[in-house]
Amino acid sequence: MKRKAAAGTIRNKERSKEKFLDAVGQILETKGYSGLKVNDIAATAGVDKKMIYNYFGGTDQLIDEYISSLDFWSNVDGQSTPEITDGGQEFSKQLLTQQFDYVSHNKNLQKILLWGVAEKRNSLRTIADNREQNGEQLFSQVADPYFSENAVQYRSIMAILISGIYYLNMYKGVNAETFCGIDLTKEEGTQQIKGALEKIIDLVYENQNKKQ
Amino acid sequence: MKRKAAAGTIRNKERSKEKFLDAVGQILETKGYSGLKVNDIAATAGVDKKMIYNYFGGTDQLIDEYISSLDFWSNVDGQSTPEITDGGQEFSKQLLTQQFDYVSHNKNLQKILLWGVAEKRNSLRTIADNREQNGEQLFSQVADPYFSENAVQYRSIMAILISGIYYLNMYKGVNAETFCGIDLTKEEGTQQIKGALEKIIDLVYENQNKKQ
DNA sequence: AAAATAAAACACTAACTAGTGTCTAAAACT
DNA sequence: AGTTTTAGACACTAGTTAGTGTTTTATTTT
Repeated sequence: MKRKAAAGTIRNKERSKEKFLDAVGQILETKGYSGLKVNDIAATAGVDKKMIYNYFGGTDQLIDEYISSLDFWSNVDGQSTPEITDGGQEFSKQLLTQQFDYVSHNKNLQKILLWGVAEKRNSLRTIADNREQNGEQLFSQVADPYFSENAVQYRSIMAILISGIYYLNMYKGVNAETFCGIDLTKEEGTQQIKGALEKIIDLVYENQNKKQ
Repeated sequence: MKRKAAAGTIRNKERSKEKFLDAVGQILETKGYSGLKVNDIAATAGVDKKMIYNYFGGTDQLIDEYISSLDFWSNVDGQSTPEITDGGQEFSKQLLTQQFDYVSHNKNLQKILLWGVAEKRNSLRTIADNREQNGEQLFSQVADPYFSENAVQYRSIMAILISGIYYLNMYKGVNAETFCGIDLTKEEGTQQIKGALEKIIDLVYENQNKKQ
């Protein structure tokens, strides 16, 4: 006979699992991925570490479950695209500036991005794959048709710009504040970066328009 | 009475110090900064770890001395700039593509760049400061005068492009091969990225030329 | 050649790490 | 109400880590 899981006010499996997942997020945000030790996670959650092994099988599985629960790229989907008549020019600019703000304000995402270039891990690969899949929608549906034989060039340019957004946000405030003389910790600096992103897109589309 | 340091074929302080510094570089390249443990460094060097404390004062000082010994940015100086008549257009393109190749082939630099966004450390800050100083020469001497009121925009664009170069090279081969559909592990992909960098510079200069 | 000095080997401690076995008591079932 | 099950507390082991004290011995000095 199957038995319900304990859900009392003192002993509650689901609540404890949540506590562990929350603890992972909290430690990740404050100490980064290298701070994710079993003992610390258990202490932060306020639940015995034994439960990590019982519920998840181990620290790695807990961490993977945490990572899988994140959904960073769903906000960047090609479906929420209204009428596009400019080949995606405005959409591209919005995507980049929104990505900048999003990464800039999401410390957790910054840590995950860092983790993603620091360590091999299946769940991190999945995150990268999801980003690629979401992006592919945008490229194949909007940009590729417009840029036709220059489609790969547009993709390359977007790769550089998005990578730049990632790096600049990981970079700021760790061992420096400025990059190429731009103070990334100041509102003025971030505005200039966002302006530059938009400028590059404008130039790229202008250049493409001329050819048509 | 002062005494010469031991310089025999078996006991040799300077040679051992070199061995330690070499070991740090070797471990950094293969395992990254998180692999820099005293015991491993000593084992790799083939010298007792006690000597790390005797010679350098500790692991941190050894690592700092290693980092300080690096000179990544000397290859990018504004002095080696010949006659510039195009406002630095060709120079900018060369700088970016050369930086791409340099970072791409220098695994050690990639690890240092990663380290620089992962941990606060004085010697890493010095590296960042040096890069900023070297870049400042280029900007103030070549680009700022040419771009005049758009000087900050040029700097912002360069910040994004260089950051993009850094990130893409840290990114490739860890948890993914492609970014925006560009395969960064293939020669074709890197050529496309370099081409895109040059294209952006061309567009930026073209745009500036029109205004003058 | 003998004495002095410093390079380096070896052994040890203490702190922290991941993971597990045992026991208790709260919650669910009969 | 009594029994069963399992959430959770506690204690323990084993491995890894940084750092140090002691001893040996190669090299330099006298």
